[in-house]
Amino acid sequence: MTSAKEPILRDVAAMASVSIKTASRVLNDDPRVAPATRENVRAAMLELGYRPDPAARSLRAGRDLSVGVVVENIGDVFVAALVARIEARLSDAGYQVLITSSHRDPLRERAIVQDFQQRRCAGVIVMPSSETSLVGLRLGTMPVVFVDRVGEFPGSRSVVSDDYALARLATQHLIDHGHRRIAILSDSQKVPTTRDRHAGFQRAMADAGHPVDRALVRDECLDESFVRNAVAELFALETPPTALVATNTRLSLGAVPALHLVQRTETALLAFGDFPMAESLTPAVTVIDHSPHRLGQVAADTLLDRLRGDGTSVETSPIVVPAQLIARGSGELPPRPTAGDSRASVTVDTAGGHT
Amino acid sequence: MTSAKEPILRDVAAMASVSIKTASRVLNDDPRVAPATRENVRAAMLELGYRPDPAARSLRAGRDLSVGVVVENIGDVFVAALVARIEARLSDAGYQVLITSSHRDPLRERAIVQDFQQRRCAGVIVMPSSETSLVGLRLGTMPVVFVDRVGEFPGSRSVVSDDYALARLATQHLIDHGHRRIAILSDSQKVPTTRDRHAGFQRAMADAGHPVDRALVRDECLDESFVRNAVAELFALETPPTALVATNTRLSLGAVPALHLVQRTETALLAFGDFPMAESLTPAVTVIDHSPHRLGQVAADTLLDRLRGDGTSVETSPIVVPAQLIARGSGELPPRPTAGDSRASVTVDTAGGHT
DNA sequence: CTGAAAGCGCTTACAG
DNA sequence: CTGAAAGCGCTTACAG
Repeated sequence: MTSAKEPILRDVAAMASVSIKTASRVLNDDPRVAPATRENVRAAMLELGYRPDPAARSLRAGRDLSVGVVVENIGDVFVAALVARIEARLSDAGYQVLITSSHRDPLRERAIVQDFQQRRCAGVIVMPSSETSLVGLRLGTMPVVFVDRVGEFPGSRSVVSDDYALARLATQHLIDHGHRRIAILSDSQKVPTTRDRHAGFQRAMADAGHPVDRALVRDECLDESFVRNAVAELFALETPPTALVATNTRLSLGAVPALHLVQRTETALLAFGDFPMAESLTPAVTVIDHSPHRLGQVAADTLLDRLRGDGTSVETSPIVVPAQLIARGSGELPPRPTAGDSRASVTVDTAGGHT
Repeated sequence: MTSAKEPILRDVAAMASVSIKTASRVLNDDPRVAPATRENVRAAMLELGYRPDPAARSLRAGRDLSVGVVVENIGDVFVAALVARIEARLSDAGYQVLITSSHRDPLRERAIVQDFQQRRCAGVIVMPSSETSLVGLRLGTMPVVFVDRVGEFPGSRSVVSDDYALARLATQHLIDHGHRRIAILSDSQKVPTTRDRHAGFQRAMADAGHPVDRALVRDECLDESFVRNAVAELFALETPPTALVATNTRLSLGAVPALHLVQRTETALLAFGDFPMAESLTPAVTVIDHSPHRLGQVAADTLLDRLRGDGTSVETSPIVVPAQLIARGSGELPPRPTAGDSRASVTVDTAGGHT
C-alpha cells in the first residue's frame, strides 16, 4: 500500500485556495465561476488525480449517473445484441449501466426496478415480462422506457417492432408460396410481443381463407427443448404442417436443429431474428430481421431524450422500429417438394387455396 | 403523486421505539440485539415497506453490495453466455451487477475498473484485453478475478481454459485425420488467450514434424469481415490449406459462412466455441467447447469466495476450467476429398506425415 | 444489550 | 462570482 489516500474535494479546494463549494461548482460545470478560478480548480483536480465519489454525490443530489436495464436473460443472443447497443450509447453519454436479468419473474422484475430507483438511477430501460409488470410501482420521476415489448407505466414510452404486421407479413409470405398448413412456434402468450405475433398470424390465415388447425399452434415454447418436442409432435400428426413460423430468435435457433432431427428440412421455415449461420444452412434460412441493434439504439436514445428533456414532450405512443424480411430459401420452399410421404399430394392439391 | 415519502431508518426506529442505531443493527444482522427488540424493528420495517438506501450505506460503510464486470463486448455470444452465468450467481448472492464493455481499449478498461472501485464495488470480474491491462492501478483491497484470459494484478486470480492444451488438441485432431497444411484464424496476439492458442498450434505441428507455412497463420481477425478476407486469401494461395482452426467463437461463426462463400466446405474445420447451429450445418461442425457457462460460474464462485473469505487463502495460480472436443464431422474430413483441384493429390500424398 | 455523537463526501438552499 | 452552514441516510467508533 504505497498509495496515498484518495484525494477528496476538500483537498482540491485547499490546493486551489477556494472553498469546497466553488470546487463543487467547477465539478458540475456551473457557469457562475470566474474563468481563472475554474482553471485553478481544474489544474488542482488534474494534479491530484481527483475523481468524484458517486455515492456521496448521489446521496446528496438525489440522482445518479447510472441507468438500470432489466432484460429477460442477458444470455439470449437477441437480448445480448440489444443490450450491447444500449450499453454503448449510454456509456458514451456518461452513464454507468446496471444490467440485471428478470428471468421472467414478475416479482423479481418489480424488485429490480424498485432497487434501481432506490439507487437513484437516472432512468430505466425494461424489457417487460408482461404489459402490466410495473403497474403500481412508486418510481417517483424516474423515466421508464420499455423495449421490445409494450409496457404500461405512467409517462413511459415503448420501443418495439411492429409484431403484428411482421407476423402477418411472415405468414403471408408462406401463403404466397403455396402453404396453408402453417404451424406457429411461440413463447408464452403472456408476453405482449408473442400475443401480437399470434394475432398477425391469425389475421394472415383468415385473410387467405385458410383454417387454423389448433394442433399447429404451439405456444409455451420456452427454449430449444420445447421446440424439439413441439416439432416432433407436429410431424407425428396425421397431416403435418408444410411450413413453420418461429416467432423469436431463440425459437428460430431451436427450430433448425429440430427439423434436422426429424429429417424434415424440406419444411418451409420463416424465422424471426437473423443469426450468423442463417446463410450457410441448407436451405438458407429466411428471416424477419427485427434488428436488436436498432431497437437498442432507439431505446437508449429515447431514454437520453427524456433525461435531457425539458419534460415538455410527454408523448407516450409506442415507437415502432422498422424490420425486414430477408428471403434466403427456407421461406420460399413449396409445400413438401421432396416428401416421401403419400400425404404430400393432399397438401399440394390444396395449395392453390381459395382466396 | 399519491405516494408518501420513502420511509427512512429514522421512521423505522421511531415506530419501533428504539434508537436509529439499534434499527441499523437489525438491518445488518448484528447479533447484539435482544430478540424481542429485533422482532419489533423487523415488524416496523415490514409495515413501513422500508428499504435501505444503498448510496448512504456505501458512503458510510465504504463498501457496496455490487460487483463490477468488465468484458470486451457484451454483444459477443460467448461473452453473453459468460456474463449470464456470472450475473445469475452474483445476484443470487445478493449483489447488484454492473456490466460494462471495454471494447478492448486498455485506457477505457482501466478507467472502468477504477470507477468500479470508486463506486465501492465489493469486487470486480475482468476479461482483460491484455495481461497487464490493470497493472499499477490503485484498487485498495477490492478483489479482482480475471476470466477467460490470464491477467496480472496483486492478489488476483484468473479463471481460464487451458488454451495451449486445447489448441494443441484441436490441431492434433486435424493432423490425426491426415492434414498437414492447416491454417489458423485468430484474434490479435496481444490477447493472452490467443497467444496460448497459437503456441498450442505450433507445438502440435512441430510434434508432427509439419512445417508451418507463415501464409496460413492469420491473426488480427477481429470480426467476420476479417475472417471473410482471410479465408478468401487462403484459398487464393497456390497451395491452399486443407484444414482450418478457428480460435474463438466469433471467428468460428465467421469461418462457416466464409467457407461457404468460397465454396470450400470440404475443408476440414475445427472451431473453438460451441454454437446452436453447429449440428445442423453440412458438414456439422466439430468444436472445442470451452463452456462459457462453466467459466462464468467458476469466476463468480471464485470472487464470492474472496468476498466471504477470511483472506487466508491467497492462492493466485490460474484456475483451469475443463473443456472438450465435440466431433461432429467437419473436423474429421480428410484432406480435400472432393476437391476438383489437381493439387489435392499433393496433400493426400504427404498426409501420412513423418512422426 | 442499547444509545448520542460524529462523519462518509458531496450538493442544496441561503446569503453576501 | 464566492462562501459558511446544514444535511442526504446511513454506519463507525466510543460509551454506558
